[in-house]
Amino acid sequence: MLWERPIRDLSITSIMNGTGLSRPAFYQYFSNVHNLVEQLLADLEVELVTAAMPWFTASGDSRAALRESLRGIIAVCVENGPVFRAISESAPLDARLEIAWAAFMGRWDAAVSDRIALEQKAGMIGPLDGSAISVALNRLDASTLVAEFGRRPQGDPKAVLGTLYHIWIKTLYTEPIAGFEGLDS
Amino acid sequence: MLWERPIRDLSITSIMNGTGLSRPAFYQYFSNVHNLVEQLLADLEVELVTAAMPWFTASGDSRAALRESLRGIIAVCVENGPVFRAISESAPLDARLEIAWAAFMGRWDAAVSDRIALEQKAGMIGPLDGSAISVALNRLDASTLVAEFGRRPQGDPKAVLGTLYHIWIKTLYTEPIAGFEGLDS
DNA sequence: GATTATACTGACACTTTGTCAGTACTGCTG
DNA sequence: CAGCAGTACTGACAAAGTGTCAGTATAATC
Repeated sequence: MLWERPIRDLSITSIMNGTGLSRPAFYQYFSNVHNLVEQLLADLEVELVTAAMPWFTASGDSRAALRESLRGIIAVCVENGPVFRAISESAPLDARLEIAWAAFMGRWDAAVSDRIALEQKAGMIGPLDGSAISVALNRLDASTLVAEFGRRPQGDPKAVLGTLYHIWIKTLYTEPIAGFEGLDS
Repeated sequence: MLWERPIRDLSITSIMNGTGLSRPAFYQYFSNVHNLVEQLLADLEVELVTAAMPWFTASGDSRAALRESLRGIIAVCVENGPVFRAISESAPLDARLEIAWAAFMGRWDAAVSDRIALEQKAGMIGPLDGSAISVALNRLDASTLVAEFGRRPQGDPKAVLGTLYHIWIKTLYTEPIAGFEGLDS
């Protein structure tokens, strides 16, 4: 249904109209619409984490692995974009869902941050605030994926991959540039 | 009010309770809550555009100007974070507001894209898809600003500046890295 | 001081939500 | 097969919020 209509039009009434069951039957399975969305998030996270494995477990060429991970994540979103969009757009509307979303993103932040720390130790990534950069890059990914694949017409997966890869690679794997380090105020 | 409660708790009823006026009086000025938010967006855009001027009009050191623009935008969000957050979170809930938000972001995308094209012509920025990169960087900024300054406790403006500046600079102003150009599939 | 526009209100109809008592159907057990 | 759970489901209700409208104050203008 999410392919057809935005989440804002999905009342319990309209959802149950499509099922042949009565509206109260909905409450047999979910406590409200946000709770339903919360379950969708749990399912989607499994798929995304699986798709993202390459970079997190890479031992050789971690740039190629990063590209592979991004490609996988994008593929999942090409398939489930509207679900991802519905989740991210619903999150601010419900306290519980907001917490679940924050936890979901927090796990990505931690995983990316750990990976960066690991590669920094190995000398593959230079000195940078891996924790803060992780949060930013993950938010970049989330908002890009939602915007590009959350509705039809979807964006071009290859183009999105190119863009995200560019930003990730440059951010993580390039030398510090002159005049950057130590700037403040 | 947005400092205290998230947008989801802001019904017309609760808004008007704070004013001493009756609920229908609200409709004297706005057609609904989303319309109110739409007006907030218009006001905020003016402030943000002003704050962002340095980079868009820079003639000398455009990296320093970029830093200045980011600092300005962050300063505006430190002051108006919850408003910005309310707007971005409400956008998916209303067709009109969604369009207004898309137009708002679209103007940033166009401005950044133009600036990149300009600096590419001047040889300051290398070959990259300025249009796609602009969209991504702007979404990065928006989601970061909302997350960091949209509620209390707010993030540290300096840290956020450092992170965003790092990503923007590396993305736009570093040399192409080996193995990046021409990768596809 | 009369007139006209503006600001505002009480009350109504409508929509959606969550709940609950109660019905129908299922499978199990003696 | 009768009786008894346990599950799946429903109709009806109360509560909360929305948008509208006829109508009343209040202020501004001539």
